[in-house]
Amino acid sequence: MAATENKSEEKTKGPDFIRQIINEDIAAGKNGGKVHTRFPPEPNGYLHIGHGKSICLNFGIAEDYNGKCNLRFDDTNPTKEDQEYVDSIIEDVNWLGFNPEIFFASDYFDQMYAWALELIDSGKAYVDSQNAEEMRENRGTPTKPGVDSPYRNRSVEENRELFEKMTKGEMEEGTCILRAKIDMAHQNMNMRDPAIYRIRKESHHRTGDKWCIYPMYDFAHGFEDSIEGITHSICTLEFENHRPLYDWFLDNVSAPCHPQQIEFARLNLSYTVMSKRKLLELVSDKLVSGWDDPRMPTISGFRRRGYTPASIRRFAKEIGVSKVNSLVDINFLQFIIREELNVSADRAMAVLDPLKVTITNYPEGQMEEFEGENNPGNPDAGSRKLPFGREIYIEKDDFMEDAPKKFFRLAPGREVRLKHAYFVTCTDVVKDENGEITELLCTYDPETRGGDAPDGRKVKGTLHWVSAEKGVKAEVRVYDHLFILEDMDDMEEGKDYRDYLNPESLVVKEAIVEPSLAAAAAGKGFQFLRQGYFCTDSRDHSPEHPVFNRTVALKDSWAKIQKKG
RNA sequence: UUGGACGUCGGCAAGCGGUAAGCCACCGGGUUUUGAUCCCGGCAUUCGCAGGUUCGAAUCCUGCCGUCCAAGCCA
Repeated sequence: MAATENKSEEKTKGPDFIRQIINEDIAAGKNGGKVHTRFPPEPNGYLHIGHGKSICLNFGIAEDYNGKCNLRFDDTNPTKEDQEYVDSIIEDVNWLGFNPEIFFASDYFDQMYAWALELIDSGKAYVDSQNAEEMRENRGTPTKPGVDSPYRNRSVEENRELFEKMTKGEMEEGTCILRAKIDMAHQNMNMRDPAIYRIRKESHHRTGDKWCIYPMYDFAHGFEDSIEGITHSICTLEFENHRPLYDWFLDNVSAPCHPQQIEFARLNLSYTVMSKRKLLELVSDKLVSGWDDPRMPTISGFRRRGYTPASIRRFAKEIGVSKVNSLVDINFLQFIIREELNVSADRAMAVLDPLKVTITNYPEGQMEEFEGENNPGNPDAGSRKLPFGREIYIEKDDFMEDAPKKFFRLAPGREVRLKHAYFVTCTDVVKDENGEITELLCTYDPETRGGDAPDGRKVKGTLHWVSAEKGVKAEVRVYDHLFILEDMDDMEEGKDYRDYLNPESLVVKEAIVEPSLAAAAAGKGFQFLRQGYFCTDSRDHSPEHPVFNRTVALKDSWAKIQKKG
């Protein structure tokens, strides 16, 4: 369960407000000093990075306090849930580095049913025969009190009889519902006789057709926590208004214990959406390739994008926990993975937009090999062979015909270094009939073999390159943000979030990569980290499909430099 | 004329009555066979606003202002 292999996960902050509450509880001797949390997703979608935050929080607390954290599926609504989702959730939680004991709310249906009966018997629950519209009308509004249902004062006997009929499937969906009898005029709308059990004649992914009534979240959740002996039930801010209800149910039934609900702000990330509804739409409308599309903010999407479990964990830790609604810059997440990959990823060269270069004074037919270190910061990473010949490819953006002084790369008459190889000077530019540059002619200096000039002369730029003869063609996918809008709350009136999809979120390129990448290019894919964003996706993170760090900055950097002046 | 929660740098976020941590971003300078990395330096006289209490307030009090949540038989 430990998730501490990343050295950068050291503590930099004091205890967050949740840990402060827990510290006080422990000091006060609450729960016998025990700490027990839980992560309770509904299996109606894949986990996203927001869940990741919650997972790291809950499991992190359990670790810190030598307690436990359960993974519990809150499967109380069969209409939206599916086994595929429970499988993916377990996979993602495990991938993040946690191997918890697994529980299902549906395993508690018998107990919850018994508690519902308890409420009926004590006159605190009744079967309402109003339909949904009537209930809504009679609930009132935040500023107007509700009106008691005409069925509110049915006898215990009648309620038991009706509830039994509901249970046996003798009532139709929507015709009646079990409600808690609290206060229809309560300022908190959640306390206006909330629904407890509704009829759903649908097969449940785990209990099958055993039940045709299912408990509502507010009724079920505290009981699930109580049954598992949870001490601190951590959830998101939108449940704040539900806490009185959470407490009410536990107080009015013979529950084993009364956990404390604590709310924190959910995660919002710039340039993406986090709602399960929208993510599901993107998937079912085929706007992305699936829940694990590398552009998705899902755990599985980030996995394919090349993020590591440690990077997600560190991100969760760095952003902290508070009750402030916030929007975290996705750049922050990218910074974290860049920092990690910078030390761990092997370097490689690839040309995404090739421009042919012929070295005119290099003997035709001759090939030689250079040794390229895999990671400049880590000698143990070893090296690989780089074939070099008369014809090579460089990046189109690494050449400029009318280059300003500040442009340090190749231009007519200018000399640059080919990384690990030689100094070359551009002598001619070959163009086609449309004036498009098709090829560069250069000369090389044999004295600079390996990349250093014996006479001590310096060059401003170092270019990456790939041998034209030995280079390997590879399809490279360049990913960018899914949406062009930084903050989805800034959507214009009348627009849909889909109107802001980024048409360039995926660009496929026919690239040329160095031979050492041949296996990866021919196989399931490989990956580049290019100054902050990623190219290509890897289906998995096995050694056969390593993550590579791109060798040099491309046009973004130049554009950036220009912008700065 | 509802109830609840929240407002500290461009973005996260410490701080809990003793005189504004840290990280990202950004801006300078140095090193560099990735314009990357790395290294040095800068970056809130001020904590939504206005009063009050106090020797002393981001921290306590009062009043405003702003944002979010709440009218599912979703979670």
